[in-house]
Amino acid sequence: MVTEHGLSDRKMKILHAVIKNYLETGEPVGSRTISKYTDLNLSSATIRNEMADLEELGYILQPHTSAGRIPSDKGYRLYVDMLMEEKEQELSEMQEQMLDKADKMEQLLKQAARVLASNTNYATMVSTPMNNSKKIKFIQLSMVDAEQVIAVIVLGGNVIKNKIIDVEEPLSNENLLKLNMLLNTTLNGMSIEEINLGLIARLKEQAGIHSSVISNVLDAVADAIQIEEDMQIYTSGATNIFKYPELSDNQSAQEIINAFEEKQQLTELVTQTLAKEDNTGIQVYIGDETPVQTMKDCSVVTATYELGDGMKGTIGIIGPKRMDYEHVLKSMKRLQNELDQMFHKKE
Amino acid sequence: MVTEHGLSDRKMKILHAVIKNYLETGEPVGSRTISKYTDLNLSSATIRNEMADLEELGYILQPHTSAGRIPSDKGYRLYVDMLMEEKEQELSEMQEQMLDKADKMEQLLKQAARVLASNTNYATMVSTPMNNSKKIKFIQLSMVDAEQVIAVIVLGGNVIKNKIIDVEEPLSNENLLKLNMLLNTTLNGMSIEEINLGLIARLKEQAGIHSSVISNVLDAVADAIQIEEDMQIYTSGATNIFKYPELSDNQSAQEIINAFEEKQQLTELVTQTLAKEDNTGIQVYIGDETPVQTMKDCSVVTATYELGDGMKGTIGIIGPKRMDYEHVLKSMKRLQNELDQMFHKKE
DNA sequence: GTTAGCACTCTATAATTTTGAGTGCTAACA
DNA sequence: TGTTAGCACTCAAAATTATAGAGTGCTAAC
Repeated sequence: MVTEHGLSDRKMKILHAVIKNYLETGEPVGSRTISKYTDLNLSSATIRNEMADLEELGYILQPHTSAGRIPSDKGYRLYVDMLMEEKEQELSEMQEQMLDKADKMEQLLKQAARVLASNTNYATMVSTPMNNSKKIKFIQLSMVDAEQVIAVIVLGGNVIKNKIIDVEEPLSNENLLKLNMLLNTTLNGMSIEEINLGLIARLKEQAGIHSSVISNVLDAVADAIQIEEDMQIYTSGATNIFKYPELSDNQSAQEIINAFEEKQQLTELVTQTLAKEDNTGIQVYIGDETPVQTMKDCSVVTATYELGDGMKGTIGIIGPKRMDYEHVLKSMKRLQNELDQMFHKKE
Repeated sequence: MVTEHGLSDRKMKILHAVIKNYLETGEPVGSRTISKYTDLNLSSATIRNEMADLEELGYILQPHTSAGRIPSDKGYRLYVDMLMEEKEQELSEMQEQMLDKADKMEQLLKQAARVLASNTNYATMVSTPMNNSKKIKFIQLSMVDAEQVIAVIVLGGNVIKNKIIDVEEPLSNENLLKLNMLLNTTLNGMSIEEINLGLIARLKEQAGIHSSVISNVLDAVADAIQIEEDMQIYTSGATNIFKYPELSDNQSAQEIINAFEEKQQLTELVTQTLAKEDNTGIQVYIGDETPVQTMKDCSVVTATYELGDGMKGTIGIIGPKRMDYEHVLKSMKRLQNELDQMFHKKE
């Protein structure tokens, strides 16, 4: 009996046994262990033969002669693919604990990262939702005092941007009104890409008389809109890394923790993840497959969640390659679902 | 010759030598080293006698018999007090590098933390400025669309808060105008403490007719003002902790890193620091003196910087007890100065 | 008061041995 | 032909022992 992977049923079972056992213990697993652990009723000698084959095929490997076997990246990949294929789990309700203090999205996402971390014992990250094609919903300028104007810009998904603008001379109420009209009629419903320099120039022109002040204001508005680097990333449980000796030994642990602190690389991870679209929105990167080289000794599991308006955010779990994939994937799906629902409810 | 500390001049010099040497090497320092290192021209035997005295007085201690001496917390304290007394250094200009991308305060503070970390090789944190007595400068409600109102509240120091409020029925322009008038005339110039439930009740009363909608709005406004937990803390270089074996050995390193990630404890640190007012605004906590127990094996140096309006923020450096205090204090003073100036310029 | 000299202590490092899990191979067996 | 018991061999990790050396405290002499 041979599966689509070209592995006999028995080899498959043995591979599974090796992986499962290694996930639990983190130690290389030997033939005798398998012989007892499984219900195959095979002697250790037979297992040894099979394992030799599996090694030759590249699914497992020996850290050194006369040690047991550990799964290779290829072995993990086979295992994960298998898990992913399994029919959608029934999605139980996520811990209520998340809803406790979650009145603001920020709080909610922080909480999500924290819950996930304590739930899985791995390092986690959650990014705030982003959208390349945000639309402007509302713009308003108001005088705060004689020398300052505040610009309030509401984008689709109720993302709010503010900008304080210094002006030399106060704008009259009338001018302010005109300007607001102009901005709203021109820009409302536009996506950020659509607002180019040409359009801005035209706006300035139309703004007319006070264009010196006004162009200043417009620049500021354009500036406020442009600032697209406001994707926040919340992390939790980075120190969980230390729970896995194979990661905490060398200084790669430090690099990972550092990546979590500086967040630059996580941003990269999010971007890449959002780019690769697939049906479930869940992706597993094993070892070298990762988009972030710092994590080449880890496995990274990411999931995409959606708000309305095409806003998308990312959840990520970073852990050792011997991650409890089954549990992680289940948790991911749950959280993904929860977030989806929560945000859609709010729409 | 005896100083105010009750230590002979010679003992003082030896203590200094021990500390300096230990700061550099991190190894216990022996009598022979001191004998050569200093210009005292004393034999190691004499040094030994003096060191025995210093140990009895509690300024230095032996990790184990037949090891050299290391400074005790008390020893560090003496040393640091001495440094603090020194006349203000001439404050050279801080690296321009900080100003590069610093168009927003957030960016600037992040950058500050980063610069400080790379400059000192310790872990650093910078908190956004806070003020318990923020005053309301400007309030405005506007309709975003038929069902949503946005409240914009500008506080002293140009801190801006936004809140989106769902309403069942649109507010008429007239009502909106009335409401804005009411809010501004009543609340402008008030500090947050002054706005109590009584005042809010009175406001609602005055709001009159549409009080069902309006009270909803007012609640939201009150809510937005209340949210005072928006102090952000930016950290950098947490992994520098690993550079000091005495910290990275035990799991206390993990706790520290974790504190840096979760930030809860740092908030505590900031609060405590701001509470203790002193002339220079710089404080050094050695070992157990720290307000945050997690860092009891470290030294923590904090400085307060000021915006106008009584807004204050905190800079912190966390490192091993054998921190290069001289350099750190100098850097702190510089950065403190830079931030002070930068913000005051903006006022 | 200072110093040379010396015995003693104790850690850290290196060198060595022991242990045991695990393998590969061979020969026997069903 | 596939499975298994048996055995010699390997190698990392743990335990043990030996060695080196930095540093001290004390004493006696200067």
